[in-house]
Amino acid sequence: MTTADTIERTLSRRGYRLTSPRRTVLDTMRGLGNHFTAEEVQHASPEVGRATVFRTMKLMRELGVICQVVLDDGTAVYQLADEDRADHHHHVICTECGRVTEFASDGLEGELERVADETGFEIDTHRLELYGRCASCNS
Amino acid sequence: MTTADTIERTLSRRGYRLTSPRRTVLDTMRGLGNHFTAEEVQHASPEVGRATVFRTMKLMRELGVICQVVLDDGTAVYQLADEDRADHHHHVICTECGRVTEFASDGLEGELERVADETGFEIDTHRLELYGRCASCNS
DNA sequence: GAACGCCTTGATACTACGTATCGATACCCA
DNA sequence: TGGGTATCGATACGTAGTATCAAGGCGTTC
Repeated sequence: MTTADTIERTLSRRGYRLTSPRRTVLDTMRGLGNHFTAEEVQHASPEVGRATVFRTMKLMRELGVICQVVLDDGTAVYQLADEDRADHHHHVICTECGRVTEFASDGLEGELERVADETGFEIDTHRLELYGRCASCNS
Repeated sequence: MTTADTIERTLSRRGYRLTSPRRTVLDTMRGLGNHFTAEEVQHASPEVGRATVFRTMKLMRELGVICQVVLDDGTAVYQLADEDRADHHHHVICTECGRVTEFASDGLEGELERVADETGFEIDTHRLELYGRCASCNS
C-alpha cells in the first residue's frame, strides 16, 4: 500500500497538493479495506463534498494509487494498488464476498502476439479479470 | 452474425416472442455496424420506448446475441456476437476508431491455473480485453 | 504585506445508463 | 369467448460520474 509520503511526493511533482479533503478520502479508502465502491467512499467521508470525492478518486486513479476493477455485471469497484505492483497487473475477484486480489501476468505475451497476428491489431494494453471463489469462501 | 430465424427459435424455446419492437431494436443494432452504445440504439429507434430498448438489449445479452465490451475507461459498448463464437470469446478494441473484433482464447488455461495456485481462488470465468490500433487505423 | 495566479473546494445541476412500477395491450391456447 | 402470460410505453427512480461556478486557500513575487 502506498504511503502518504509517497503520494504527496507524486502529487507535488505534478503540481498538485495533498490537501485535507484529499487526505480524508485517502484515509477513508484505506479504512474500507480490500475493495470499495465510489458510493462507500462518499458515505464514509460525509465531511467531504461529493464532487471532491470523485475528483480525488479520479486523481488517485491517474496516479496509479487506486485501480478500477470492473465486475462481471459491469459495475466498478476500486482498490488500493499494491505499491510493488503499481505497474501492470490484473485482478481475481471473488463473486461471493467481492474480495479482490492482484496478480502479475507474465504468461500472456504469446497469446497477445497470436491475437495481433490473427486480427491485424497492434496491441498496446490489455485487461484481464478472473472471477471465482476465494479460498475462504470456498471452504 | 445471428440470423432473425435463429434468434426467433432461441426466444420461443425460452417462452419469449419476437415482437415488432424487438425486431426493430435488432435491426437497429445490425444497422449500427460493428459496435454501438445503448444511447445510439435508443436514438436510432425512436419509435420504440426507452425501457423496451434496454429490456431488449438485456434479453439479447442473456441469449448471447450481443455481448458487452468494457472500454479502457470503464464505459460499456455492445456488439453483435459472431454466431460461430457465441460461446466464450474476448475482444480486441481499437482505441482510435472503436472497432471491436472478437477472438477465441485457447492459450489461457495455463495462466489461469497458475493464478489459481498462487491466489487460492477457484476460477470460474474470466474476461480479457485487448486495446490497440486496428489494421486500417495503423496505416 | 498586497497583489496575483493557480489549485482546490462544495453546492448544484446535469448527463448517461439502467431498473422498477404500473396500467394498458397483444397474443396464445383452451 | 375468455383467461393467462408476455410485452409494451410512460414515468419515476437510482446510481455513477462530470460540468459549472462562485468562493476560498496557498505560494510567489513585487
